[in-house]
Amino acid sequence: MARHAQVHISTASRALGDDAAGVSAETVQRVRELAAMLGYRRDVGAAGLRTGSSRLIGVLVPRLTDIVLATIYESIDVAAGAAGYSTVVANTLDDATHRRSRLDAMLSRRIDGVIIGDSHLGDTAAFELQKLGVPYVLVMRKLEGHLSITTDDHRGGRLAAEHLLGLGHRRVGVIAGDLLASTGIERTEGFRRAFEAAGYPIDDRYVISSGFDTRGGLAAGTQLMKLAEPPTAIFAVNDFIALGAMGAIRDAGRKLREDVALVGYNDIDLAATLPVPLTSVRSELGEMGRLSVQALLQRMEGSSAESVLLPPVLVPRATTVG
Amino acid sequence: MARHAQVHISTASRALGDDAAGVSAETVQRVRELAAMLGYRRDVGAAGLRTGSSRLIGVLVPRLTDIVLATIYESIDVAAGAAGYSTVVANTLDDATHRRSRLDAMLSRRIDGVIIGDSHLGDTAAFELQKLGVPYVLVMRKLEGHLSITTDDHRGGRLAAEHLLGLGHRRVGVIAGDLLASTGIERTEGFRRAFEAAGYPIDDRYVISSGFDTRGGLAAGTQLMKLAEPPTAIFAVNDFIALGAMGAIRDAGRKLREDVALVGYNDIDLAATLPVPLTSVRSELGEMGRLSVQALLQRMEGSSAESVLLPPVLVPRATTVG
DNA sequence: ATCCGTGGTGCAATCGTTTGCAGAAGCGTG
DNA sequence: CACGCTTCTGCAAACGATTGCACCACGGAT
Repeated sequence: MARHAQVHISTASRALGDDAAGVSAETVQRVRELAAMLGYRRDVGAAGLRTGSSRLIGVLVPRLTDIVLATIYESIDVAAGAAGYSTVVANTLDDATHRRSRLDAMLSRRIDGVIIGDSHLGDTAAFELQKLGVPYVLVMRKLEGHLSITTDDHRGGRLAAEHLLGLGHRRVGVIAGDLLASTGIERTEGFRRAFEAAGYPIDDRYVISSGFDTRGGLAAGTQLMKLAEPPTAIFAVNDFIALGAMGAIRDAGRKLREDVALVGYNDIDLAATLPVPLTSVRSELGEMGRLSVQALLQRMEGSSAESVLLPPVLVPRATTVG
Repeated sequence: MARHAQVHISTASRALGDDAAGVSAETVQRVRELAAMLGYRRDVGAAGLRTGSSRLIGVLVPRLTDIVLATIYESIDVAAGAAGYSTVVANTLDDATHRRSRLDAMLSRRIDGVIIGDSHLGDTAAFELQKLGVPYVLVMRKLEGHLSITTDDHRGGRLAAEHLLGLGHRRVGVIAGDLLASTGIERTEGFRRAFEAAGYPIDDRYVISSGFDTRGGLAAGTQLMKLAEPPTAIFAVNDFIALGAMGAIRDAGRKLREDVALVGYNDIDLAATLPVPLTSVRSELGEMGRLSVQALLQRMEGSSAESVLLPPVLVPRATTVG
């Protein structure tokens, strides 16, 4: 403890405070120099015990190996850091048991707020936090009645549909992702509605649910290619699924774009550098993370915040256009 | 505090302990039931204040958006969780300033141990922890004189070289990644040595350093393709770099494998499902994470641990063989 | 009947901070 | 010179847990 060094007692605490109110400038300097000298670090945990705030924000994600979530988490961490908070992240694998135990662990650390990135239909995390009075925000996936920062997925699906319709595609397939995640649901819904409105409703056999990773895309894509009349275009609700679908198209001996066009979602960095660059619906992942922190901070200080829908943009590339 | 509920005082602490020694079975049950009823959670922070252990392991990585690191972190988190520890992860962006501040923040939380995944030549984190007496382990990248769990990168580079030599390639390029990371250095070194030994030393103009991401691979690949006599094969020290190189090869109007063969490193999931599946040197990322936790735990309990070199394996795919 | 051992419980100190309150200077003013 | 005011500093009580030690009652042995 730096104090015992040779300075006075707990006046040091004040001297090290951000404002250092009620302490002479001279003392402040002396204390700070000594602290630096001795390599003193105030114990955030102990301080939190007294103040009641851990200055810790918990982040729940399905998996960090999903680049999309990793990107969002990165921006959350940066934004939280700028506001003086640290973050803890937990993989829940879209599984109720994991979610429970990870959330429990966070609450045991007296987390100040939670950002939920893995919201799932019928999942109770948001409700539980609401009941406990712990501030929280949903990001990426939404849930009726809870504050959320997401992209306008319905509209994103529609953009993809309009793009393909414009290129003349009439028999199309959708790889829809997890049936209980709002992202998959809304993107699919927006896409189907647009085709319906244009007079080309999509048969249910052409809409296949899947995991959100490459593996899931490969499996679902293979299924689509095995249909008696395979689609001339596929909409994958995220880029990794699209990557898997690419594999399926190749395995089926078809050529990308010429035989089967492909649209992904999120526009991750590597979409543009692939051997055949991927057409994708771009969402501002970093912005989403930043806004979610901002909303959470507002909630934490008692003021209210509004849900946000970020507008998506379609980026046409070689998997759909020459 | 659950204790005031109607039970006795701090005997509750003992009753809630893992062993519950020195408490009657009856009391234990009563306390536990009541705790569950009241939704009581022991405050890990407060407990840590007393016990001196935060049961927290810090993990330093360059970036989580690098799937390789995200995969390692996931397995670290699982292994740590199994041993009763939580983890905190921090992006350091391979930048000294970030490293300092993130490590500081961790030390302020009285971290029990650190896993360093972003070791960099001339970086001081490992030395500092050593001086402070905080247990630590390096993972993925090594540093002379410090405990580390890595793959045998030198050998991995040699495997890639032997594969290409066997296919008849004589004029090859290397995209070497960061010059200060042991991974890039050793993989490149192993590769060059093997070509040298075979009688085809690689000219320095054919070895280009880069960032570890797709963007870096694209830039370096473009540079290689602009050489008067472009290489007939490229070794990229990781898969993302290879992905970028694919883009560069395409942009140069060359065909993958036929004109330019390509070998990546790490064999991430999507390497196999790409439109043109990528030949890659496989490393056991999950195993690496697990072993690093094991080694760290050993260090934390005072016993010593040995550095590990995991053996890599080359997985041939369409970017090199028909 | 006394004594000892033992299992169960309570007391109180402690971990490193923060913070309301009181006390001690220093200084200007009436 | 005394008084009040303003600064600055120290005291001590929290925050929520853990844990060595003392204490109690009870049963069995002598």
